[in-house]
Amino acid sequence: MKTVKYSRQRALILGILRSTRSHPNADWIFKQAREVMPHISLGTVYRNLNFLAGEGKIQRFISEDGSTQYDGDVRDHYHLRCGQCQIIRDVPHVSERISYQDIENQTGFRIFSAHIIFNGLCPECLREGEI
Amino acid sequence: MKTVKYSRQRALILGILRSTRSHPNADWIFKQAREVMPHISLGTVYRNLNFLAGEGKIQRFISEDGSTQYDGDVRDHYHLRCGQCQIIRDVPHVSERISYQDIENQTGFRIFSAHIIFNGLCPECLREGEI
DNA sequence: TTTTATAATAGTAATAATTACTATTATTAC
DNA sequence: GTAATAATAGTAATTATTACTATTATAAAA
Repeated sequence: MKTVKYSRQRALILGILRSTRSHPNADWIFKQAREVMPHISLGTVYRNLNFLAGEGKIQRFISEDGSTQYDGDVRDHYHLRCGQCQIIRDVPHVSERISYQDIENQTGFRIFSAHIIFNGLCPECLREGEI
Repeated sequence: MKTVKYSRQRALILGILRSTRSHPNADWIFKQAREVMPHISLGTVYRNLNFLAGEGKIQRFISEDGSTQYDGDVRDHYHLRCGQCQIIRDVPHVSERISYQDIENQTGFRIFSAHIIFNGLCPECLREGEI
């Protein structure tokens, strides 16, 4: 059977992602990793991000502008995106939830998860707009 | 002032997208367009898809597997994605809605729209799984 | 603690999707 | 019809991501 070997590189990448509340892309993570491990390669970053996402240790999602972003927080939570400055913020927890049951009955699908992004403007960009 | 010139190519692309209930990518649209207009270029397809999306005449979204997909239906509706066969289906209408107000109060964001994809298994793939 | 097997890496090349460029064509306004 | 220019076709360039390969590091066994 295949034995997983946890490399220092993999641990570093996971650590970087867990220590930020932003939702960075592969290149940002690569640059951060280089600060610690100057010879780490971009391919290693991609391979490990894909591996960790497959293991469920991180979340991967694709933002409205097409770039792939990673999130070290795997708890069920939704995202807010500002259409002006493109920042992605977490929605701490949604009080109401859409009932999967209704949609399952309506469509015959079995639903396991929902990926929800709210598009709008962040407080900072709203304030700028007022000036 | 800039006057928009509606080309036959743009009309064709919009027509193709409105005549399907699937959520195709640029290449599929390009191939369909070639059937009618053999010299249309892929660049023209991309340029017009971006233009039409900017005008709000079509919707662009990015699926879980990273590919960009287009939707000629711009009414507010959500999507179902099958994790097995990757098909994207529409959710005709959601009886409940998540209240934007709650999240706005909680976060200070102003929310204009929500992009919601439910991940699961379609009826066909569920049936196969039973065998 | 060596030894062994192989998963993972660094570095580079290849691929795929999308955008940029430019001379030519088609559309709109007059 | 003519003029002004937006849009096109075709191609080149860019960007993000994956594939390849010889070498290195890890985990398990001896």
